[in-house]
Amino acid sequence: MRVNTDLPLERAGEFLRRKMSTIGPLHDSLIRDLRTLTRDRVEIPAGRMVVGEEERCPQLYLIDSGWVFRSRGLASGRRQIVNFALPGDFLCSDSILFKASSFDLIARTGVTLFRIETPILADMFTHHPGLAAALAWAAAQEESVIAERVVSLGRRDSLEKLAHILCEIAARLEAIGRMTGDIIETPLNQEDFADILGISVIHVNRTFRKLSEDKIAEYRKGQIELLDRQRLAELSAFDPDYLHFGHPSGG
Amino acid sequence: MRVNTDLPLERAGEFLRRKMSTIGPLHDSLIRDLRTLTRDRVEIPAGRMVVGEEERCPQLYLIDSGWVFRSRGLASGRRQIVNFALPGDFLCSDSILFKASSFDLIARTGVTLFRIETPILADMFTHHPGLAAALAWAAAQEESVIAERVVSLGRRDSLEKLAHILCEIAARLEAIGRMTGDIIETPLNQEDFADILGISVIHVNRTFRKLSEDKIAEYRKGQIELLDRQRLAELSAFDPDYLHFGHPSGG
DNA sequence: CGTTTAATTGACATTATTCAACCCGGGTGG
DNA sequence: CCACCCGGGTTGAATAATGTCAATTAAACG
Repeated sequence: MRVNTDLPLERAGEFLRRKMSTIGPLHDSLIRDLRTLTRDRVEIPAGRMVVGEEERCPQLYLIDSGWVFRSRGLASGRRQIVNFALPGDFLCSDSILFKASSFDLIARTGVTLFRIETPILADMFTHHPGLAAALAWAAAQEESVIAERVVSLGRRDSLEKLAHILCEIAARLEAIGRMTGDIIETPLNQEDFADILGISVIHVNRTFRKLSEDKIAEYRKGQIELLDRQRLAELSAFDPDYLHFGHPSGG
Repeated sequence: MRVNTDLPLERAGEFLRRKMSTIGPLHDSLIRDLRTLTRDRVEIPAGRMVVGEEERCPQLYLIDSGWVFRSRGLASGRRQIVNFALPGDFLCSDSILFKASSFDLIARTGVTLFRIETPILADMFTHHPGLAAALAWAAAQEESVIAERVVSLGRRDSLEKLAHILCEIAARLEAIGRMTGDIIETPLNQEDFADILGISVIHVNRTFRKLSEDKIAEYRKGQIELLDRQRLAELSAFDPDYLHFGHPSGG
């Protein structure tokens, strides 16, 4: 994949900037803050937890590459994925406020993270306004995304759920320049979709088949082709407002 | 209801303090900030939107009394309540970052709000650290609550869902000193529960009946009596960690 | 009283789950 | 090269959960 900046840190910063075009002028400050506060780069193999079980989530992370799930495993063996984080998303931003999270962070792919020194809350806004703004923006956006997930889980049927999440994934990948045409490249298998949408694997399969029969989308291992984005959006009444991206076309 | 402080503003501040016992020492600063920045007190009748349709959500609010829903109405007539806000909760805290929200705020009861002058983000942390911390805490906590809602909607059956939300409501009311014994006083009717839990009204009714048959909880108009909180928590594997309250017993 | 709103109940339809089987491609070891 | 296995994926049938429709009751209110 082509990247127009050399340093990985600037690439991640660029992801942030593209998403947060509403915030705008803080971009330079953000890059500077990241440069100042980034400690090191961590590699985490696929399948591992980002922060261990009882290890208190101590650090702030910025994803450089890979997909990370925030999920909860229930006693009955069921699992629900609350959300997933992509390059340019923060992890553990609530570690500044809470000692521990009640959810698991799991690397779905191999993942590289920037570990960021977390300044005292007060210092953050005075000395690192760019980072502070980015964190606030990201937290608010994540909240909005989860709220939309609640709507999907509560009041959309399986076809609408699937169509909606495909639209969301496409929009989020586009926001970080990772959509090539109408192909979603993703590590999500059908079981992951099941645990995101709150339905069974079998039903995910059937629902993908319906999308395929109607020539709307085609599931393949490792990628999903969107054949008719118009109808995909209509099907789920997808309205990207909740993502709070600027106008990505505007650059 | 008996309140141990005279000024309404201090009562709302007290709600915040009780919840945010983890933050601790910022209490005095918070009250001072509220005193400085609170403009006026707004009354909103039951059923009305807190901020009108296209009116840009301009202000930060702190709930003094009443219940507020954050919800989304779908074209098909379905409705999903994403979360509900109680006295001591903020409204529109994301208005500092985003122009508009993609969700509706609706007063379920008559509601009184403190309208709070929103300082510039940067000023917030330097001049109003108490408010800043409270806002950050509240935003992170709300996010956690919604994440738990995702788990409920995705992977719990109707009985577990209902049991879980009853535990949550009880815990949240307790945190602001509004639980008297084992009685939940609430404006939620069965349709509201349906729209919170993502199931049909009829099924809410059936599920309440089951709780009643098993002598676990009793639904009555305007209040719900919890007969067996132990079993209610077991039924839904309720773990209050996600609420991030301190130890409420500790005062 | 009559009217309204919410709660309740039963019969039935739909949706989704579970279970069980089978397929298919990519390793791996013989 | 083949036999085998394994993780997904695919399919069908039986079952359970939940939704829809329609009608009834109960309480709340002027």
